[in-house]
Amino acid sequence: LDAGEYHLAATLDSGQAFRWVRRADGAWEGVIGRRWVEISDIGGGRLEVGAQEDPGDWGWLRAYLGVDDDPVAIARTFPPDPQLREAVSAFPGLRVLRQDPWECLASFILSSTKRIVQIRQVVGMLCERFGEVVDVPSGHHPEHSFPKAAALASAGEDALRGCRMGFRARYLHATAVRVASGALDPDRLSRLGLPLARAELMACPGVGRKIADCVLLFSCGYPAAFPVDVWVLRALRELYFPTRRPNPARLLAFSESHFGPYGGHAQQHLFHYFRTRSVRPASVRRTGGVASGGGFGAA
DNA sequence: GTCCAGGTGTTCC
DNA sequence: GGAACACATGGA
Repeated sequence: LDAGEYHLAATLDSGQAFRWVRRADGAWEGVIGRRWVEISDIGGGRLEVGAQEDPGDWGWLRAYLGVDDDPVAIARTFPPDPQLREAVSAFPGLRVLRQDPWECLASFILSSTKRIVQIRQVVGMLCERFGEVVDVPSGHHPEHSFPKAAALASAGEDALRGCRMGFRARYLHATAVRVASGALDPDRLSRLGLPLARAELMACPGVGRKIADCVLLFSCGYPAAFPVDVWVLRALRELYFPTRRPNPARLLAFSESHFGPYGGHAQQHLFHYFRTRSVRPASVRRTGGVASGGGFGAA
């Protein structure tokens, strides 16, 4: 695929999707819908892709990867803040994926107060136990599709809890029932408009503003949706309010007005930049109550 | 042992 | 209205 500037690793490993695995040779393997897929960055703005099932014209994969977005044009819509510029230039070509809305919703219900590596484990177990077998090339370990809502609804809450998701089992099961019964149609959210789609999502148990915005951004095509999690909260405080201490509600209001029509893309850059920067020599925590840097990037 | 994780719902003032 | 707390689980 001709992809232009595309940072494959940052895109697939920035907490948007939870089923991609990097092979020793640098290629990424995953499952999209019922298809096993492999993707490699071969340089020159090109991605080498392979699938087990008949891929047709690859339009489904182009859409998933967002290769037809123009990251340079999108970045031009961002406010000209030096802090944001630095985050963007740290991972040029970081894209926002367009995932299946049900898979995205279910995955992020499992995400609350969990580390990304643990979310991957729980999602993997969920697919293994309740998904359908997917055809893979010979020699590869078996793969499964993401379970349908009906499968999780009929499995029951206790069976879901067996996938080590703890208190989130009740939320996931209740939401699966909503979707399986037709009370919520995740595929329809992209046509409702942002406020209505967000309200529909937040009517699900265990889905608040943050998880709703993740689903809206990563699967429903609303590039202005701006999920504020603990990392983005830190980023906003330290980059934009180093001396004051605005509460989360105030920061949410700021995020809605400051970052523009592609705010969600800016958010993903801030999230990935701060999360990867924090992997540094430890013992920086608990530096005191003053919010002037907190250790991040103090030159 | 203690703290924290791509939060949310409930309870209390 | 907003702050405080409970909720499972596992790794640092």
